[in-house]
Amino acid sequence: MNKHDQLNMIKKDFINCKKVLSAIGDETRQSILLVCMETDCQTGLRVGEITAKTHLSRPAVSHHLKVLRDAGVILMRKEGTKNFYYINVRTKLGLLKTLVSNIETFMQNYHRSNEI
Amino acid sequence: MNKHDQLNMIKKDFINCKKVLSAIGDETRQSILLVCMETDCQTGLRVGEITAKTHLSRPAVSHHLKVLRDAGVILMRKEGTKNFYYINVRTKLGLLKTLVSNIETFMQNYHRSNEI
DNA sequence: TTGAATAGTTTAACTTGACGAACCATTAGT
DNA sequence: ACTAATGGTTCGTCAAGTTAAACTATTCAA
Repeated sequence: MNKHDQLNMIKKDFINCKKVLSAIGDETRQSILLVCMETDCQTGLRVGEITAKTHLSRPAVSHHLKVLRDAGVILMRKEGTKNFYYINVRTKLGLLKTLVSNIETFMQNYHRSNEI
Repeated sequence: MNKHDQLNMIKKDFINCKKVLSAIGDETRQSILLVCMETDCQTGLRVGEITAKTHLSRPAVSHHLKVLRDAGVILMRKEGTKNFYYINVRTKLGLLKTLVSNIETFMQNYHRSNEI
């Protein structure tokens, strides 16, 4: 693959990652994710439970969950009126690794000079 | 390493990555990075050159370069009044891979159930 | 079918970040 | 010292994101 193609791939990676980057770049959403991980939430956590474990209001939690869901970082399961949120194991976070790897490869190929 | 330690590591990863995430999550800064990569900028690019290759004003470029620099994504070299910016090969981007890997490991250990 | 529980949506205030104009600081050359 | 070139900084403005209050929608149980 030539330089031009590599650059185009990185451009596409950036587009793919944009939502994930801004989703998990936010401190509030990071704490929501940590709450999900801390809890034995194989069954998922409800909005109310997350609200109780943070300093946030329910609408705020709802908003951030939507952002995380749009980014593919978490998934939701409905049960009656209850919505259970849980981390998506086959997560879009993997895209970040792809992006970084592609940048690293590009730099090794074309910008070795500043690898002092 | 136990669950608690793993979670603490991920918390630290989040803190380490915060700047990088918001730095490269921004579309404008992504395009600045791409300009740096497109150009054979082993010697680095000057602010004026980046301004010319984008739709941005010089102060805007200067601002974004500062953000990228604070995040450790790019480096600067001064030569007289000229400042040359170039991508940091030993970049902090690697931190992102660490973060994602640690999350993936954690999920595999403690949340296998939703790995359908 | 009514009431309670759960959670999403809308609205408006607030906060944060991005932008460009104007200004200031530093260096090189004369 | 003076001038030109380069680029960082400050400031006011505008746009985008975040928040909580109030409201709406859905489901379950009696």
